[in-house]
Amino acid sequence: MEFVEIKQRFSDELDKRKMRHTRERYAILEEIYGRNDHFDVDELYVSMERKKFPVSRATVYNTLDVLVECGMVRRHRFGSEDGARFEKSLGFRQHGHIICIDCQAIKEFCDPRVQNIQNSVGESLGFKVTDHALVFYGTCTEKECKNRKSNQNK
Amino acid sequence: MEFVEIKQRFSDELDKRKMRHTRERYAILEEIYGRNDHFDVDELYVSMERKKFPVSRATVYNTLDVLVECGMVRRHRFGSEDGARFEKSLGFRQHGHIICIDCQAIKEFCDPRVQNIQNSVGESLGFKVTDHALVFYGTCTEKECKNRKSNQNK
DNA sequence: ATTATTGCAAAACCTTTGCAGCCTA
DNA sequence: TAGGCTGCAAAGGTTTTGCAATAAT
Repeated sequence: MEFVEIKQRFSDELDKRKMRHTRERYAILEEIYGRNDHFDVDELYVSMERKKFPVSRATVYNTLDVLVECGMVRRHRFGSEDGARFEKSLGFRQHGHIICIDCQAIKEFCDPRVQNIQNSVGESLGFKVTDHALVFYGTCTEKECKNRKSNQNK
Repeated sequence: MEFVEIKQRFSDELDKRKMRHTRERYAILEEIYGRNDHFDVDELYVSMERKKFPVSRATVYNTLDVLVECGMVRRHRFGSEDGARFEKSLGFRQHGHIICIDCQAIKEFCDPRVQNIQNSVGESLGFKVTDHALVFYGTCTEKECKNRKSNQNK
């Protein structure tokens, strides 16, 4: 998906909400869609500084809210952390996450069976399900996992 | 599962860790296993006061950490909230949660297919998966859902 | 007696809020 | 020009930490 399309979509969403098209909002959108990770607020804030487009934390928070509201960014609250993490979402299929509890690596996966579970659980409990979050926690078996502390404890 | 067994298990876990058997720890354990909800730190703190066994917040946090570490309490970070929620876990099957985004009701479900997904995702990505969290978000269709605000906004 | 644990208060952290000034429309 | 948005700093909420007093071993 071209960034031009992403930008257009954001523009439309802003119009729809009668919100203003500020340089800050587009700059943050661009930074987010240039990333491929699951970042937190501070990482985004620092990136904006480095990219010579410093914005205040308040604006980072505000813009993330807008983008989440527009369905262009997803917000996550992974198990062991205090704050939230975010990722771009437009043009990407809903996916699950698998996290290494040693090195904190986050990988993604798609599995159609999740949708089946969502349908049957929703139906049997009388819910209209609109979203879901599936996260697996474990240890990656890769050599790159340097922080493997749990093998030494006991 | 009898509470005597729960208590015994906690006792064993404390011994294993060479930690002390304090009245506060057992009182908190008892309060938690007397509940059937998904409570947050403050709710637990207030309950302890009401039950005439006031403990400090620091102790609530500390004991919850111990219980989570012992596998007797599970910690959740549900989507829209800031803090964490907890529930007793000993003697209960791992289960998913479904949350009404209007009234915040939380229900539980078990679905064996989750385990299948866990196995295949773990294998294909090279992870040894030890835990998972599956949460559905939506709206409950029950009459009891009084906080249904989303129907009125726009 | 020894020392882990408690309670309290302060501090740390993430996020929200109030408001003056700026910039989009 | 009007008022939504930004930046700053202060405030709010949750969780952690330091330390003296307490209680478990």
